[in-house]
Amino acid sequence: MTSTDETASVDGTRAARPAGRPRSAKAEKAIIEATLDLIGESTSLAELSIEAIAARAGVGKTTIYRRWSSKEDLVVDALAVLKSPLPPLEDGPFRDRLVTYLEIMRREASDVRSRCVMNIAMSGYDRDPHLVERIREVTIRPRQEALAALLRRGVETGELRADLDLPVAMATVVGTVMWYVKSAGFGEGGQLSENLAERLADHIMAGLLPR
Amino acid sequence: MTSTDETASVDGTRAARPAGRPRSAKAEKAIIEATLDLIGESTSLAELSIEAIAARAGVGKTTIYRRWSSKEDLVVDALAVLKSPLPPLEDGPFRDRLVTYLEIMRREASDVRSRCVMNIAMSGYDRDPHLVERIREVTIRPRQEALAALLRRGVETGELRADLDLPVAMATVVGTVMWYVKSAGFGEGGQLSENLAERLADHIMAGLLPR
DNA sequence: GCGTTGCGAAACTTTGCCGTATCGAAAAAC
DNA sequence: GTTTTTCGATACGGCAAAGTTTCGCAACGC
Repeated sequence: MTSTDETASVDGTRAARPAGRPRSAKAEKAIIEATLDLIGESTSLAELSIEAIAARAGVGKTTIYRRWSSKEDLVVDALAVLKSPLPPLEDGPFRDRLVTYLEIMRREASDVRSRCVMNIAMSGYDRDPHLVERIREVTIRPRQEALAALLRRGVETGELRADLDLPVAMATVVGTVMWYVKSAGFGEGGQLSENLAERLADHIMAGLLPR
Repeated sequence: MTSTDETASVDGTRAARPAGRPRSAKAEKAIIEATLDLIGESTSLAELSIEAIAARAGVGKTTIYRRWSSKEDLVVDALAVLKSPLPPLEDGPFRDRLVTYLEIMRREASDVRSRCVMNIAMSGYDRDPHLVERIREVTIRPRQEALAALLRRGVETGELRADLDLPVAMATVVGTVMWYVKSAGFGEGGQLSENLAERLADHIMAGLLPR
């Protein structure tokens, strides 16, 4: 393959096609990818530099500045690529749906890409308020609402206890899988076994007490 | 008080007392304190600067560099000061002891000082392996073992289910309180009510299912 | 008092990044 | 083939932050 590049023109209108060499869509993609990678590796946006992105993407800084005027614009566009594959709310037993949800969380928490979101959301509440707000809107909130709906549904069907404390229950679900994945990261904590989601689901549902 | 300073000589032997003005123990303490404060406020060691430490401590940079050759050395010494007030394992009903444990975790997670540990441990698994290892040894491990002992004890007395999955159960306990405190930090998530530890304990123990 | 060492402040030096500009080559339209 | 625009690479001045050294003064043993 000699030239996989395509015209970056998004809209169908071919009318205003400017003369000259078209912008490389491949370069653009490489920039986005590099940005996401580097965000995933760093802890805050402060230590994210355009130069590093350019180097990682194998691209000149010019190519970046020609498209985005500020670092924040670039990051916003990059995060937009991380389209959240919203967990589809299916019907079925509560346990199955919880397992599905946990498995999604586990996979995302293990993925460098999706960790970008957590890094930024965690790092600076006050530092990049605009960006954090955007992340919460796009990624955190849908997942929280999906989980809340899941739990409420379980209460309605009688599969869950009626006096469920929703905020605490949500923290139990999310916190458990997050912590498990995290602690597996720094050594101890247990292997990320195949059926992890099921083990977690069983224990979260059953609690600690004997039956 | 004109001179509260004391000779920084730790060992009793006064033999090799060097000539000249002795190093100020007060300055040293101020440096350590400032270091811990700043770590608690920042998210990673990268954004921790000697200048900021010196400014916060009201101390010249020289005074810091004279004692520690690298930033990591300083951080290691600072963390050594954070003696972990190991949760005393008492007797009594499991729920009471769990509430005590959770309350300690909640208070520590809310405290700037103790947050140092989490920040560093979370931020870079691979960045400062030496430091992370030290933190795990000094702080994380004792708490994990205390919790493990707590849970095992509950199983022995029959207060907890016999087939408890220890790693998962531990993740449930720690993850829930951590996530709750964290999410309370970025807006949503619920208030840190007074009886939070009890609410968490009840739900963790009972699980989601109806009785 | 004298020599020695520590002290804080400030100046100096280094480093890293930014944002722009320039260059030769490359890729499209005409 | 010519024109136009983009490409990656490199260089530049500027800037801010952090590390290093300098300096005058303070504290201690002798």
